[in-house]
Amino acid sequence: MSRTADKPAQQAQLSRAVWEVLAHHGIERLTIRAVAAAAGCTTGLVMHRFPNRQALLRHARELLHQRTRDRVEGLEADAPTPLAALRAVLAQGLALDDETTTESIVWVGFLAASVGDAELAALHRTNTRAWRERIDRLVSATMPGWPRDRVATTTLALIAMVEGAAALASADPAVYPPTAQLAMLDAALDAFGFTPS
Amino acid sequence: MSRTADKPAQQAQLSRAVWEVLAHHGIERLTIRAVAAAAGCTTGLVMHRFPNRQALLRHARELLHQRTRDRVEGLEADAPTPLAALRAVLAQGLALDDETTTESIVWVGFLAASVGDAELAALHRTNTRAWRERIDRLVSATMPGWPRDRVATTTLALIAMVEGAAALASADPAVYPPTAQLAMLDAALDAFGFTPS
DNA sequence: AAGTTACGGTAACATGCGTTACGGACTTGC
DNA sequence: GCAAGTCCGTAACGCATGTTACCGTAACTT
Repeated sequence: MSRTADKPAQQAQLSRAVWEVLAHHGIERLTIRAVAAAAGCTTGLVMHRFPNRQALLRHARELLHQRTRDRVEGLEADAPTPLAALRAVLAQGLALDDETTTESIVWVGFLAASVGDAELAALHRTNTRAWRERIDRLVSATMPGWPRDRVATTTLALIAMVEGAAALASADPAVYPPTAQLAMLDAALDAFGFTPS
Repeated sequence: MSRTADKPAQQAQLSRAVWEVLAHHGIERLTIRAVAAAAGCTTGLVMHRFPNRQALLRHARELLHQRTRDRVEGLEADAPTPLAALRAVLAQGLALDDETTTESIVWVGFLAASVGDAELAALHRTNTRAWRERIDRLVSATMPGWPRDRVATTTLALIAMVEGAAALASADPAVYPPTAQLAMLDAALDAFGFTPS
């Protein structure tokens, strides 16, 4: 790592390292030293940028949220119709390529780490609720006539399905290839009454 | 713990302790000492029953699988129709009470621990595939006329939804109460064409 | 160009980990 | 009722961890 300070870039680099360790070696090996090695620096820099390990985890968790949020907002802006936006946003939550598979693994890792860590748990709830509200809004926009509780129930079904499929696929890619995940998503959208216009 | 040896019971007790630690304190604190404390014994007993920590985890993982399998087989045997069996079996996979919520948390914990632990990963795949085959069989029995790929896609959608809903609910019970989870399950079954007879 | 500041690498610390070795206590077979 | 064997608690070991203190050095200021 260069000697010239570039704090935001370094923090991002460290967060990406956290995340890489999490994805490739699991939570058990998510140590300051492993993160430093993955970032190509020493523990000194890590502890210089973050007061402690928990702060590093918190930052990485927020980076994960921000990454998916940025991607999702791009997809939503580019979609021609609310239904296309809904499908695109849901599809990016699946484990369809290396990037999204890694994100799913990391997401599960943070979810597991939230148990017994109140701060990570709170962060998880905040981010997940934001995600739910986004889907809720898109379902509402696609189906303006639906009553409130039908929207809510459908939203829960869709996000649960996507999250579950991503988790299952990231742990067993052979059984849940991208085509199967997309077929499942389209079958569900169709079943719930989202007819492609 | 009694001095009189009862190896299987002790192993089960230790496995339940693993699981309790996992559910209440998270993976990070899943240590031999914490397990011994939760089981009310010392590390000596733990290491006497299991050669090492990995064997303990493996056994706890299998216990989780066995528990859900036993419960599910009871539900399936008692169900009057294939559809009732399908619904009951899927519903027990949700996080509806303390028992199933704990199981969901533990399941997520093991899933996260599978990253970087080939043996746990293999165990996860085996157990998850057995679960998928069970749902596949029930969907097939309920809808005998469906083509093979429709059964497969619907099965994937249902198990992903249940697993995802359980994970979301166990991490944020206030947003996903049991009624919401069951409403989602019924809405999905209905949407996919499983009309209650 | 020299002084000053802040960056970050090095090394040490205490702690808690998995694991091992040992020894006392309880059960068992005669 | 005693010797043998099994069970399991105790305590130690080596190691890896999070964290801290320290110090060389690069970059900025004047």
